[in-house]
Amino acid sequence: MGSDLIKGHLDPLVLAVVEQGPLHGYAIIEELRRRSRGEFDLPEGTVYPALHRLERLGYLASRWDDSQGRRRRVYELTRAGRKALAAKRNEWKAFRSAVSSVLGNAGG
Amino acid sequence: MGSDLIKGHLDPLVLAVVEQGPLHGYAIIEELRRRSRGEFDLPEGTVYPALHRLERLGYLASRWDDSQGRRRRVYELTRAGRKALAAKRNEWKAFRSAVSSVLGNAGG
DNA sequence: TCTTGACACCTAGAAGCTCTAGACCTAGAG
DNA sequence: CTCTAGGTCTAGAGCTTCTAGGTGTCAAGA
Repeated sequence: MGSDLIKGHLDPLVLAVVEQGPLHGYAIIEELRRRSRGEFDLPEGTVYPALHRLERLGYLASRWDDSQGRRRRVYELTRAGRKALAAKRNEWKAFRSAVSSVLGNAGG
Repeated sequence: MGSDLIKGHLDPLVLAVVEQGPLHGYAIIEELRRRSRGEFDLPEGTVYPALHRLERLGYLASRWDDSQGRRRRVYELTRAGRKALAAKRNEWKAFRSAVSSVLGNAGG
């Protein structure tokens, strides 16, 4: 709720979640919800296309994992993805600082 | 640069700039650029439609001002706009906190 | 005088992302 | 057998921002 604010910010979030280690799409959604304490409760129709896009961009690499009996596509951060994540973290800092400046409330 | 991150966040920014007192569109763009130290350098084609939308929503009220020889439309925050701004500031705080949690870097 | 640049407003359509609303499949519990 | 949870996928809608123009005033300089 309250978050279609996420537009344009999804990529770094996904990349950051996958940073710790390989994860499949469904688990990425759960991890996003967990880490954000419920703020980001994203529909699959949002995340799966984003994962495909991120892979097309070369930031993620995927492979099928059938070891659990269930068909899962597991995503992993590439070197380029790691670089992109670092860049996006900086962009986020700049953005956050700029918004806070305009909104006032001293760093709020 | 680096900021189409702004998607979904423009409304509170505009509202906050007009909060101090009535301003016309062009001045709003300059003020946004100034307060964000250059981060938000928005094209007129972004801001004018946003102003119209915000007025349609009842958050801004406008009047023509011809006193300077130049034709200007001056915008002012309505009571509803003030309420909306307060709500959006809270949403921003929640969003910012959630992103920071997911991105890690302890509040970065 | 004519041109240039800043000021000031406007809009149609393109582009891009997220969401809705489905579809499909497996495994385990009741 | 049925239901729920896990797991993936996509077409198209919806919304916002940006592109790329158009219109017009005013002041300064060639």
